[in-house]
Amino acid sequence: MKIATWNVNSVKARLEAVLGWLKESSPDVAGFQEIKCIDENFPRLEIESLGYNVITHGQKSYNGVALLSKHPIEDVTRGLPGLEDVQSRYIEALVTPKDAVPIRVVCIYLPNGNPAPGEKYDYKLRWMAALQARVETLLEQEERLIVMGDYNVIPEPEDVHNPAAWANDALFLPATRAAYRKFVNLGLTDAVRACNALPNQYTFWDYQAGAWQKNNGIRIDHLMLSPQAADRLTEAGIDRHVRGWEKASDHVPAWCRLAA
DNA sequence: ATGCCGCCAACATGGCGA
Repeated sequence: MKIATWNVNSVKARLEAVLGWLKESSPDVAGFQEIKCIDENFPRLEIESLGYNVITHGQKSYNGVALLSKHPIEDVTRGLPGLEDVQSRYIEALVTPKDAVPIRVVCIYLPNGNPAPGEKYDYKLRWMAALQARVETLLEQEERLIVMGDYNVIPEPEDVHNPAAWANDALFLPATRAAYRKFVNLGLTDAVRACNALPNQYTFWDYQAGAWQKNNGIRIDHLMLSPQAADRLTEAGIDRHVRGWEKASDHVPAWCRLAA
């Protein structure tokens, strides 16, 4: 089973790239972030015609997440349990392939948090604490579980082209990295890192200042696996080439493959 | 210091968020 995550930065502005990537990559399950539309405006028919079931947790103008699955979707949760949140950043569901073990899929768009310090950074840390609590609860089920999305967290210096330039950024501050380490230490496996030990494997390049041309990127989109899912991990990667497409998102898809 | 891009309200461009 192939599972992917992609911050599309407006599904309406990105529709051609989204459909092209789905045809090319053909994931069984995909999580999108920053769809930037209400549920009614999501291009459901176009995506369903490619063989996907679709659930969304949308919002006007900003944020918004969606899950696509070629297999049946059940047990949907919209919004991060335990957090009063007016922003649409969390969707969770159980995906049950025919004749295979179900996997619980969580798709997140974790707050950016800039400028830090400040209210937005406080919100980021509150959101991370609530995610920690939610995933602790889910791990008690001992299911195959994947928590994927735009974490807006640079885990390690090797995940950023110029660490010094990001030292005071909400994505790389010590408190951000500490909260993320605490999360990983629940027993989660970073699928891309587990399959590829090379440094500087980025998922985001800013639109500004020729960041893509200079490979001035960061790795902030992650697929995190429970032990039961990590035991099935066979392959993972980043669809870097998508950043070079016409009207590209500033993020590219990351994915992993789990054996049945 | 700034560079880009997409959203909105509302007609031109500025504010917001990233």
